[in-house]
Amino acid sequence: MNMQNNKPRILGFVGATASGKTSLALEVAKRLPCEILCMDSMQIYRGMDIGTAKPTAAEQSIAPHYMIDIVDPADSYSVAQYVDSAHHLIADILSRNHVPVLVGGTGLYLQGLSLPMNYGGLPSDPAMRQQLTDDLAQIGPEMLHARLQSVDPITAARLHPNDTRRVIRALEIFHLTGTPMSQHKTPTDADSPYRFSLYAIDWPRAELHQRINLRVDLMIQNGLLDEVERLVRSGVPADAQSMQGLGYKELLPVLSNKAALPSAVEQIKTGTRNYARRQLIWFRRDKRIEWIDKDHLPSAAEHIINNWKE
RNA sequence: GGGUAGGUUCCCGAGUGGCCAAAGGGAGCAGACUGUAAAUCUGCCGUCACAGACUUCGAUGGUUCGAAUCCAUCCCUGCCCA
Repeated sequence: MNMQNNKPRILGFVGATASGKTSLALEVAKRLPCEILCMDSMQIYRGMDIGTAKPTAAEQSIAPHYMIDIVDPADSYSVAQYVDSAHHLIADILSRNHVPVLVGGTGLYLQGLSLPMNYGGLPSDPAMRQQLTDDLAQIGPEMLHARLQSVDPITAARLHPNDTRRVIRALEIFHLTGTPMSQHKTPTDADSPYRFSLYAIDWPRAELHQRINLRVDLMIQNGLLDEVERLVRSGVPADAQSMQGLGYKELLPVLSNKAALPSAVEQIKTGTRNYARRQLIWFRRDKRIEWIDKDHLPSAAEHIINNWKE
C-alpha cells in the first residue's frame, strides 16, 4: 500500500466512443499542466483523422499530444509496441513535472500500461502463426483446441474452441517458451508501475447511441469517404490492420462499387454501437474507474482536479 | 375495376397439416479478452408462477384428432393491365 503511494500518478479518461472523453480531458488540461497520451488503436495511424475522431489541431494546441500519427496506415501495430512507447513518454512527462493524461477507449492498451504483459514478453512468431493457422484449416477448431487441452488444460478450459485467435496464441506461447500459458506468472495490481486516477462518462444507452449516430453522420459530411479513398490511393491494402477500423472497413466496398453509401453508413453506426458496448463491458469491469454521470459533466473537470490535488 | 405476387415473432427472411415459439441473418442485451483489440470469441433473445403452462405467424369464420401451413370471406402491400 505504501509502495502504491510512491508510484507515479497518471490521470486517465476512458470509456465508450462518443462519450466525451476528449473534451473533458481538455477541460482539465486547461487548468492542470497536462500532456496527453492518446490511447487509441486507430488514432495512431497517419492520415486517419476523420474516421478516428482524432483531436483537431485546435484541440491539440491546448496541450501536447502524443501517440497519434505515429504509424503508417499500411503497417501493423500491436499493444506491446504501444505500451513500450507510452512508458517512455510517461517517464519524459513526469520528468517535466507534468501530469500524464491518458485519453482513449482501447481497453487493452490501458491494461498493458497497468500490468506488465508477461509470457516472456513474447512477440508473435510469424512462422509459428502461419503453421498454426494452416493446422487450424486442416484439422478444424475442435481439434486445435484439443491440442491445447493436452499441453495446457487450464488455458484450454477457459477458451472456447471457436476462439481460435486465442487458442493459437496459447499454443504459440507454449511452443515458444516450453511453458504453458497458464504457468506464466499472472501480474496483479501490485505490479502496476503507476497509480491511476481513471474517469469515464456514464450515458444512458439510448443517448449514447444517438450521439454515435450523429457523430457518424458528421464524419460522412466531413469527408470520411474521401479520406478512405485517399488512403486506398496511397497504397494502403484493404487487408491492412488500419482498414479494420470502423468507418474504414465499411467504406472500402463503397469505393469499389460493391456497396451503397447509405447502407455502409448504417453499418458504421451499428458497428460503432456494438463497439461502444464492448468498451463499456470492458471498462465496467475495471473497478479503478470512477463513472461520471453525464448530468454532472458541467462540474466534472473541477471535481477531477480537486481529486487530483488531494 | 381486372390480373398477379404477397402479408411470419423489433427488422430482413425460411417454413406448406403434427418433429414449430417457429431455420438463418440483423438489431438489442449480457459476457469473455495479456503482442491483430475500432479486432476476435461466447451466451440470451414471445410471456410467465419457466424440466411446465400460456399467447403468437394480417382479420374473422371453417375443415381437421391436430393448422403459420388447407378452405371461405374480408383488410392491407408490391407489380402488371385498365
